[in-house]
Amino acid sequence: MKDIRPKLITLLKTDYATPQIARLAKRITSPSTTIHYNIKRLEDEKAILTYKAVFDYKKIGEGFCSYVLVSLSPEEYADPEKIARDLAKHSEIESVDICTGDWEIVLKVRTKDQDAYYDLVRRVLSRRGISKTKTLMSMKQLKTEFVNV
Amino acid sequence: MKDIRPKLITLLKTDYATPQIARLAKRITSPSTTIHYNIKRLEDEKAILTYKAVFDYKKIGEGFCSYVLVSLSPEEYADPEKIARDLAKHSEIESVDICTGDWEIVLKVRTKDQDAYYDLVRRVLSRRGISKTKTLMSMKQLKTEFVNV
DNA sequence: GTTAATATTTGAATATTCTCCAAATGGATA
DNA sequence: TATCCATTTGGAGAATATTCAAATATTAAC
Repeated sequence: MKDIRPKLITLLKTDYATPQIARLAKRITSPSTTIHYNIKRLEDEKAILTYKAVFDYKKIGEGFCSYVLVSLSPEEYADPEKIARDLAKHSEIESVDICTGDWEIVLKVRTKDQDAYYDLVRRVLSRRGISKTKTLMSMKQLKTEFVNV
Repeated sequence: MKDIRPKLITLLKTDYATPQIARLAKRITSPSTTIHYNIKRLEDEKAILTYKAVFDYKKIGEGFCSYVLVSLSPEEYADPEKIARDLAKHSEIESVDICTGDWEIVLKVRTKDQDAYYDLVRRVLSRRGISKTKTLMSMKQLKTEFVNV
């Protein structure tokens, strides 16, 4: 008997959920077909990208969260997107933004613990093109993905 | 006829979605009752907090995204959580973390445009207890909430 | 303003999916 | 091996999503 929950968590992190049309219909007091029509519209015009679960990350072994400010070396200024796309591939990285100011890229990262974070920094963030990083370690999370926790 | 889509967006931002058990069952090739049992377990132990939609925020009038590093005045160091909880109440604020280092609180904020952001800073971030803020404006978002965009 | 074209709302019927239950299986312990 | 508890599974019923066609509302054209 093998535990399928890690697999479920992986899938639900970005997908495999769907809107509750009947519940929305009750909440807004419109016929569910109207809700259905309007949601399909949002999906068709790609205003809604996906439906997913939000986790208590401590309980799924991703309790260590930090923001990483990344500074690029001058030769990368022209195309920060290349490095940013590379970073976005990693499942531990929740968000990737290309920003203005002293730091060209801002990451939000979730790992099991500080060791796993250190490992990620070595594997992923110590590379040509990245000249400097600054880590802001989250000690307590009050809200994430618009959800109060 | 009044547009219900803003209301749908608000509700789907934090809730009103549900897992697709049948689709997960196909993907993992287990009976859907097994999937159901395991997901209920994750929900019961509150590893899963909610199911929600992820949006193309530009398309729902929240195209301006920035990270705000907040520095507290010394008298607030003892209890940053009070201010943080206050900040978390605002619907424009996607995440709130209490962090180590030079900046005690890190926010991720989404507004319609720079004007709306400026307005939020004035209304919410110009207050006793907050001594300084630094804004990192996102020019391009590559990944958010684990979803590549 | 009136008409025509298009978009949205809605109810009814069907298709699909979820959920409950009870039985079977698996794993752990003594 | 026997016992206990957790997990898996199939079947049945309940709930929900989806399709379709008709009605209504909105917009555009004249």
